[in-house]
Amino acid sequence: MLIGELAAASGLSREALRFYEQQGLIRARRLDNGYRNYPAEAVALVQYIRTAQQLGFTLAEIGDRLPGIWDAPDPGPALAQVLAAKLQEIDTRIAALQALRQTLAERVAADCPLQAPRNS
Amino acid sequence: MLIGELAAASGLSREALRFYEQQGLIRARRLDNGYRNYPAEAVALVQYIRTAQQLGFTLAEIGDRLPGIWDAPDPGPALAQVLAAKLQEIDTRIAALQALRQTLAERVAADCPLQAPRNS
DNA sequence: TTCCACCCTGAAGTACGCTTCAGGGTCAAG
DNA sequence: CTTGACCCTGAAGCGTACTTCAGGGTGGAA
Repeated sequence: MLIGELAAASGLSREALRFYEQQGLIRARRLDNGYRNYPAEAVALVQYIRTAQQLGFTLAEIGDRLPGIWDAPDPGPALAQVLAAKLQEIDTRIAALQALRQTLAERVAADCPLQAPRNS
Repeated sequence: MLIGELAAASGLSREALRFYEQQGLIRARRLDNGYRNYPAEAVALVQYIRTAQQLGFTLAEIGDRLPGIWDAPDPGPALAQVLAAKLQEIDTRIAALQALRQTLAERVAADCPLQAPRNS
């Protein structure tokens, strides 16, 4: 799979993919002519990266978790572990959002929304 | 209230506050010597800005909603409206996170987490 | 053999949200 | 009347996540 194909399959630009490689998030074998050659799984990996990003993780945070996946003989279990950890972080984020939601709801209900509630 | 006092009260830097003003998020009267003079409500407004930011809104998005608040004779109701709208967006965000959470959960449970599930 | 779409690299540019810097007033205390 | 904490402005710098640019190779079709 060439970079253009991966770009088409994943919805990212070729440039973004090369950038991800530069940042250590993805890797590629090279053909004899120097072209990057991706395995089919790269599509799903890139999508995972996008998902993590949407959740508010920086590329650096995402990249920290990936080497183990690449280097494992069978990436399945390692990835499952990473994703499971990510799940917990998502739950934390959801909880934080819900807390903020409630704070906001209380202010909307208050007489003067900008004034922090004095008691309660 | 001078900028340093607002900074101390809100936990932001003076520079950040001047930057917010430059971006149209906050305003200040000026004293005769040119110093910015903030009303007490500025503290809560800045905190609202921070909250909105934590929720993932850009300063531009936050700023779009603010002119109405500043210009209203009584900012209370206008602000309540803005906050109520923000509440809806938060709910959308929470829903999106929960959807992603579920996708991730399914992949963790799958045999090969990187492979998108073939059916279902 | 000449297109032309595709690939490569390194460097510079962009938007966002600030921080840092340079150069300079203000003002209460000593 | 100087010191020092505070204020001002405009411009440049920084990290993140890319995009754009400049200059150049690759390889199949006409």
